[in-house]
Amino acid sequence: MAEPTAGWPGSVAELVAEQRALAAERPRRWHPTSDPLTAGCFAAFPRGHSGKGSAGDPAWAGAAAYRRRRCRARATTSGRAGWAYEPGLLAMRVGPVLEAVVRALPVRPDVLLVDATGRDHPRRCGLAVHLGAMLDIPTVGVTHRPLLATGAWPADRRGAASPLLLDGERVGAWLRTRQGRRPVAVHAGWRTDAYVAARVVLGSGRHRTPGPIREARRLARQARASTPR
DNA sequence: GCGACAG
DNA sequence: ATCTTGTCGC
Repeated sequence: MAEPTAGWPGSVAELVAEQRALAAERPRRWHPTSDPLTAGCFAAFPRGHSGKGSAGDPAWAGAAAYRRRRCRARATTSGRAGWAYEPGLLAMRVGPVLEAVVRALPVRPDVLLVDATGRDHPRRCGLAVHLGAMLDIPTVGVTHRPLLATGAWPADRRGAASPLLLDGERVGAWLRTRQGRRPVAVHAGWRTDAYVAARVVLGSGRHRTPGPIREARRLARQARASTPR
């Protein structure tokens, strides 16, 4: 029988309990240095898959660490999804494989960009928060849209931002990373707030999606493509 | 009760 | 997440 990945919950009930515990922690705040080593990570699933998937789905992960807009380190791993995708339970699906790929980097990033929400979550513990706690690395979430938080879009100018609120709490921001494109949702994560999230993302490239995440996604899909079947 | 809901 | 087709811009 397969053991749950060390440190990650083996059941939904355990995950929910862990999320509540992590949300109650108050880790020391992190602030970006002038030139942070910024990594991104990404999980890819088989082409042709749609919907929520299921436990045991093959998964590939990529991670890339950037400094001054340049990629300094890369890593790739593969594994299996721990669960189907369910809103609020993303950590069950990709937490272990993302932790593995970040640990496979030959460097320790100052901050990690995660393709998920952070404090914008039913228990204030989205995957960006959880993964940062597991790795002991400050994190920022970047998504196409919020999970529960709401807010109006900012002006159509790179750098413009507007708050994403959940029960009156500023859990993230809409951020315009490119003029003329839909804004991205950036999220307070582990040891970060909405303001730091926006600063880190704005410093991570001029494309709509931050460079480290783009490269991580490319690496994950490349690994998928080179898997024989 | 029903639908919506990060990836 | 993944798929699709066209469109716009450097």
